[in-house]
Amino acid sequence: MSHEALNLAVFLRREGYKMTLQRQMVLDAVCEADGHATPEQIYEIVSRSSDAVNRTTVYRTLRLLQDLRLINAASSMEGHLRYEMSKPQPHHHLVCRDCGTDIELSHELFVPFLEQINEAHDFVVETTHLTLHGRCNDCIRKN
Amino acid sequence: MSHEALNLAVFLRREGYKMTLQRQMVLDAVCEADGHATPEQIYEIVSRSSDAVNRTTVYRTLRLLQDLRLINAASSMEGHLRYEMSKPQPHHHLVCRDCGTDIELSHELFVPFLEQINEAHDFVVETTHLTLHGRCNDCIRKN
DNA sequence: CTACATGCAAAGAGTTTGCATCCGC
DNA sequence: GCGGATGCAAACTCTTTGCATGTAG
Repeated sequence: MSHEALNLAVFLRREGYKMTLQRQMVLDAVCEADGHATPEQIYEIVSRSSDAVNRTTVYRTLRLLQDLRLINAASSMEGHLRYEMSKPQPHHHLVCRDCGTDIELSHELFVPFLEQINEAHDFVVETTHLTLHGRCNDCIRKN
Repeated sequence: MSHEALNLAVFLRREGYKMTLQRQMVLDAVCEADGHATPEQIYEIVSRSSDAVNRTTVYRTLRLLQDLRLINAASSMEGHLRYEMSKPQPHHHLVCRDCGTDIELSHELFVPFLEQINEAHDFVVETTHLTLHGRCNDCIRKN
C-alpha cells in the first residue's frame, strides 16, 4: 500500500503528537521497504536520502507509528522484529528460504482454514498477519 | 513429548560430537519447559538443579541441538527465539489471548490449506510449526 | 513560549567469540 | 593423549534511556 494519501500530520495531531520531518521520513522508508524491514534497514533507507535522522529516532518513531497503527511489527525466523505498513485487510506472506522472495498471500485463501479450526477446536483465530516459510518453485527446480 | 526414550549419546556420536552432562541438562530443560522457552529460561531451569552449566554453553548447546534437529526454534511475537522439543509430526498451537490456553492443532487440518497455497502461488510451505492467536469459545461467551 | 521531539552518549539486554583449561573417548 | 567441549571474560549487536538542545505549534 502506498501511503501517499495518508496525512501523517493529521494522524499525529489527533493523538497529541507533532509532525516532524523525521517521522515522515521513517514512514516513507517503511513504505519503500515494502515488506519486512528491520529497524536497521529502515535506518539505512532514511540515511540514503538524508542524514537528518538518528538511529535512536528511528527506533522511537517505529514504536510511535506502531502505536498509531500505521505500521505493523511481525516476528521473523531469525528472531528479529520487522516492520511494514498496516494493510486495510488481513494479509499474509510466503517467504522463500533460498531467494528470500516475499509473496503476498490473500486472506481469502486462509479463511476456509480458519473456519475449519473453529469447528474442530471451538476456537476463533484472530491472527491477521502470518508469515509462512518455504521454497518457491523456482528455487526447488534449481536444486 | 518426553525424550526419555531418546539416547542423546548415540545421536551425538553419530555426528561426531561428544556426550556431556551439560548437553543432557540443556535437552532436559527444553523438554521440561515444554513449550516456548527462551535461552534465558532454559538457563534458569538448568541452574535450578545445578550450577554446572554456563550461559554460553546453553547458547552453544541450543544451536547444536537445533542442528541435530532434536529441538526447534520458533519466533515469538516479541521478536525472540524460543525453543522446544522437535515433535515427530509437524504440529501447531492455538493460543487464547484471554485465558492463555494452548490447544494443539493437528497438521492434518493444515495440509489442505498448504496444498491450496501451492496451487495458487507456486510455493511449497515448509513451516512445520505455527502459533495462531485468538480466543477460545469459553472466553468469547464470558464477554 | 512551552511542551514535545531529537541527537548524542552511555547504559542495558541478548548473544557470540577467543582462548586457556578440562574431559570424553 | 588428542580433539572436541566448557567456562570465563570480553567483544559485539541490537535496543533503550537520560539529558541537554532544538523546534513545531
